Amino acid sequence: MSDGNTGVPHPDAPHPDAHMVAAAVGGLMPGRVPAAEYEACPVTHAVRMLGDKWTLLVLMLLAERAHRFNELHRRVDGISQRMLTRTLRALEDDRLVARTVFPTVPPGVEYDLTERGRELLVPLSALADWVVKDRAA
Amino acid sequence: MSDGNTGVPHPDAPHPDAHMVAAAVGGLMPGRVPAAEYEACPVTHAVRMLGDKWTLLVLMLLAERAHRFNELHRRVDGISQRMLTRTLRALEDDRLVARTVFPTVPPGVEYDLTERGRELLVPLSALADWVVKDRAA
DNA sequence: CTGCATCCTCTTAGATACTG
DNA sequence: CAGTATCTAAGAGGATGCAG
Repeated sequence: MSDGNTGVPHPDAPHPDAHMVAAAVGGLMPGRVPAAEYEACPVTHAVRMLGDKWTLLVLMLLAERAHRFNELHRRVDGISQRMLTRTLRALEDDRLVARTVFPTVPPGVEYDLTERGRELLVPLSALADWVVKDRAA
Repeated sequence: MSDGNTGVPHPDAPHPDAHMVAAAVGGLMPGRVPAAEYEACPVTHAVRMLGDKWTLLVLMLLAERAHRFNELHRRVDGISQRMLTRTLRALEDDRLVARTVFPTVPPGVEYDLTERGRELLVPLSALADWVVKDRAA
């Protein structure tokens, strides 16, 4: 049942899994897809996260190197302190970003990608490759 | 400069590109990232699309097979006609979904993934794999 | 059956001011 | 420096009615 893959199927090698989005594709969900399951699906959560206003950009800047809070605030044009905080907290909650506090005066806080965060860059890269492929149409 | 890759970097092989998100990571954007460029970036657009409320689910159902409008409306629990229409139109605009009208009475409309839409399933699958990896933590 | 137009609500995000 | 609190504005999404 669990060979490591899941979620969305490869075009020519789809297969079942515990997650709802996958189930629909694997043919396990012939009828209606319960809203609760779709909302609870971790893949759904992941794309929602990436899709909100600032997450991708913050992720990209952190992929470059670790940043201080105000450093990010300066580089992300147009973001408010409130939204930067919220975005970073959400990334922390998903263990994509690690927060390190330096007990100096004034206090310094550094944000950096976790190992999991860096691993995300791989599928994200694949997605970006798809995006630019055949831009011509 | 252009080896086919772009956008988001592989952890150990990042490189520059024309797109803003990529540029930031490739080290080409040392300072502030212009909001306009981030908003215009096709990768940004793609993740926003996938991240909205119904797109992923509709995509997954269409990956299974082509659907009629009302067929989708029945299978996607909780979606309104308005949002199903909007979601499908957006997918059409991005050439991920093709719309075919059968001039019968009453009229029938079939939605199916385009080739580009099917190709999207590959990076999406990679993302799903990442999601379920080390759920334990 | 498929879908657009209208209205209305609720969530999200920006502005501003203030604190350890 | 690195946030939190509050208020407001904008937009996404839902309900309903009508039309080709």
